[in-house]
Amino acid sequence: MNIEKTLQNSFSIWPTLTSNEKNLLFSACEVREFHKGDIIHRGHFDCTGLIIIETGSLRSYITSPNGKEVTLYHLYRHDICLFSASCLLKDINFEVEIACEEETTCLLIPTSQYETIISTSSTIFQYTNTILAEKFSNVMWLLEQVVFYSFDRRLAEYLINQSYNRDEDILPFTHEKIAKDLGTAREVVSRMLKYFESEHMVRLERNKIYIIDLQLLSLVSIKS
Amino acid sequence: MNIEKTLQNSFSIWPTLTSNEKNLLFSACEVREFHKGDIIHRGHFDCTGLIIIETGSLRSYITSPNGKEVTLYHLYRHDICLFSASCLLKDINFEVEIACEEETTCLLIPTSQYETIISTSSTIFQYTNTILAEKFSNVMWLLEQVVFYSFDRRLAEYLINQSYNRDEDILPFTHEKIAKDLGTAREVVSRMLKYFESEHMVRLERNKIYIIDLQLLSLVSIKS
DNA sequence: TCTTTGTCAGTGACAAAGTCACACAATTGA
DNA sequence: TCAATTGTGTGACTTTGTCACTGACAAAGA
Repeated sequence: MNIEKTLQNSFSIWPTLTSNEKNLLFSACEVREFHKGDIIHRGHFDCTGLIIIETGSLRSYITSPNGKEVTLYHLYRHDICLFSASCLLKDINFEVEIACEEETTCLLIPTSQYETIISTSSTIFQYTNTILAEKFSNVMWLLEQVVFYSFDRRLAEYLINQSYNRDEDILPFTHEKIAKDLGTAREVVSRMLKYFESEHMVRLERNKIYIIDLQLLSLVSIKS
Repeated sequence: MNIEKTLQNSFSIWPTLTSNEKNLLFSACEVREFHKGDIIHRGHFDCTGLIIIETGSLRSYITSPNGKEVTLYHLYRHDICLFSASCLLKDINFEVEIACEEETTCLLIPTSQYETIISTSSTIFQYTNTILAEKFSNVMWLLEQVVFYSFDRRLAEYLINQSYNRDEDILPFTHEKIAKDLGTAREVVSRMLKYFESEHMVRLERNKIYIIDLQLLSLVSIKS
């Protein structure tokens, strides 16, 4: 892996940084591997540091006392995971968890080092706030989805987006995974998928969803 | 109104500011009055500036295409309303509306002036990010409430909090107002309040809710 | 004072979504 | 090969949201 290249792709402000700032970031990086199912961060219990994804994906989510989950957002190649260093954000008083969804390679800037970096570089400190604002925007989008739109619409939109992101019309998902992403129960997902299948929008197999009629799905995803 | 005193109460960093920074803020302030029902801010349409509340209260909320509303948070005495200057926050890509709930007196720092202030004072810029992080926390709390907890619990908690904030066991609320705060339909609120009344937790009158049994309500508000 | 108008609350029927308790099929792996 | 695990399907039921309508009350004007 080319560390500098990864940093360059992840920090959109990279070109504006001084060589000193670039060096600070560069020399603080360690390469890390995570495995599917690893819990990387759990509320205030951990504070590993800033994670920059090279390959693979992470999932940021919240958990209820009863074990129900809702995905806040996914992190993919070149995304920066801020909440894995949430102890640095002292004005944030909520807890998110971060889990590894598939084999993931990333750069890690340990908390203590990132702390000194942001205290010396106001540019990087500002960029950190930019990332935070982006995550805020993600959560607002989720909130709107949850409180304003019906489930068929949300599920259709989810399938379309996932299919688009992966450039694939076969999604290797279990109903359980989708339920956790959308914050509902597995049965509810199964039921709606069955309905979509009866309308010939998708075809279902164990661990697989074939997107058959994207146009019909789109209609569902924008219905009022 | 003593402008400096209000600034002091609203900016927790006030003691750490230089006299120059204090002056910048002080001289940028204008006093403004808002009236019940005024819409102060509507997504990207307005960008009046930073609002610092002296008396009264504002409500920050989002609206669906069908007109459904959910309150994000309320702003009371000495709170700072950031989203009324949302155009300064370029990484925020969602829209909130802000309405005046009762006669409100406040200080206004117009957008253009606040922009120059944060570009000259990194302390005040940082403080702005602190406020943003607090609002993020508020929204996360709301999201958890909406996706994890049942409506009876949410309503009970709402009544308790409102009663506590106002130090009053009579809430002068319509069911419609509560519905908008909690993001549900008026009938749903009416039904649940009727149920609460049948259990002798509250007594209902037009425009009024009497909290009768706080202990029973508390039980509902913490039930799993 | 009475009447009009708008606001507020109550109700029943129904639809959508979440919960619970299962059954059963496919896959894994000892 | 045969448990054990994982993934899915289903029906009954509860909770929440929606719709259509009713009547009660209050403020303002005739």
